[in-house]
Amino acid sequence: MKALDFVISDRLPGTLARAGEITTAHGTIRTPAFIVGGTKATVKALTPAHIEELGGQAVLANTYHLMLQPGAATIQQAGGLGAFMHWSKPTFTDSGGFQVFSLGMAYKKGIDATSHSTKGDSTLATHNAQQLATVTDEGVTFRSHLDGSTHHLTPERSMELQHAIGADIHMAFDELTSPLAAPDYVRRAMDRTHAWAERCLTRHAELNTEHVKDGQNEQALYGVVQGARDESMRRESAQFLGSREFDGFGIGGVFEPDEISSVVRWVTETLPDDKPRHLLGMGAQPADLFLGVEYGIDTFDCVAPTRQARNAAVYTPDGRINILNAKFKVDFSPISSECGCYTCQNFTKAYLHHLFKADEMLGATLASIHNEYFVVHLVDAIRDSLIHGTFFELKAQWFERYYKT
RNA sequence: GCAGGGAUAGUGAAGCGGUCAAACACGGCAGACUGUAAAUCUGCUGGCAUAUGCCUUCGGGGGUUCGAAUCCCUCUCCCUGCA
Repeated sequence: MKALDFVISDRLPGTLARAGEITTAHGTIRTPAFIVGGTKATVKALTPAHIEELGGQAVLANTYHLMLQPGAATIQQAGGLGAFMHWSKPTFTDSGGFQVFSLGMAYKKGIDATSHSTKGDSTLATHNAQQLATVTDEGVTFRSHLDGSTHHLTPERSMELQHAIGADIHMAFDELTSPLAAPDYVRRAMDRTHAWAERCLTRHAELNTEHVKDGQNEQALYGVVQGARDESMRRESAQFLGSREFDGFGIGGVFEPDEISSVVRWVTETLPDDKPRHLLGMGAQPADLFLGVEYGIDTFDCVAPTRQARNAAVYTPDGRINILNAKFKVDFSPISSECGCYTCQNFTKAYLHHLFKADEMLGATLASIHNEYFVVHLVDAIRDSLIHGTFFELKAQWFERYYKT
């Protein structure tokens, strides 16, 4: 079969929103959809059975992390990512491009992926100010965060590794820039990303040819749009990549929710309409999701639901709460009485509070089940609202409640 | 009973004449986290005041000293030897 099939079934008039289906060798994803983050071939704290039960349609893993551990060859030997992690549905891999940034410039500048923490004193930056990645036109040299060993990643190498890992949908190897980067650097990184995109396409096609020869499925490749917050560069990037033979597109380098109605819109307006668009790394909050869909995003991925769950923050229709707060010690109601997840059906806030206080692993699992269910089902509800023409009512309801305080 | 040692904030534990409202750890309270170097990180944690500040603390009581958690006396309790 073709690497990927994308069909748009419904559109919301006056917007860029659409509902459809992406079909891969491992099944169909009804879009818009939230793709669950499974960086190291595991959705942290969850089993595949949990992911399935909470409604996850696909998982996104990371090439950089898997090349270091356990190594792409090991995953290939296991029969590919899905077989290795016992996930039979569709899979994505990110190219390692994000780590060019997160292990590179982000540390040098003392900022993290969320550009609002530019004080240089918070979160990642304090971890270790040492830069672990350096970029040239040829590729990127990383020092492993695990053991300090040196690794080299080029567009070609990323393609080879992603084919070995064997996800259904791959990302082109890109370089994203900080919103604070100087315009000339953004330009340079974008041009480099475009040159890399063409190299990715070439190597990807060769590898797919080999797959076909071996009687295996072809794999899909998304080009990744960059250009920071500059409209002309974003449109140029979308134009450039949109004219190439990609199966879909990732939109990278989006950090702030308010960039969705600007940056994302410039890109989706420019990209070919008939191919899927994935918003890389964004989509934890209702606003991200509603606006993303409204401006033409088909799939999202975000690590925040599981990361925040591990740190005791859980989502409710009335906003986010911290289950560790003293007020939940004897609150014997579920996180949300309206939630259908396994956690809310069976456990109370007081119990979760206790698990987190006691540092019990089950807390992370139950909170992760809830947060992933919350986001996955919200996107599913948004999809339904698109089909039934009730998108704006649903959006208004959610904004009214979730952001009321 | 005799001889030593010890009692410090919620807990453990530094400090042994002024720079001590008292290190540090844990605990407690809150916050952050968006292609996962994240089960992580940050702030606060005697009382009052937004801040330089003021007030009450280092087992109890009494002294010495300009000044005491730190020195002396005494009481209480604990621990270790010897009876």
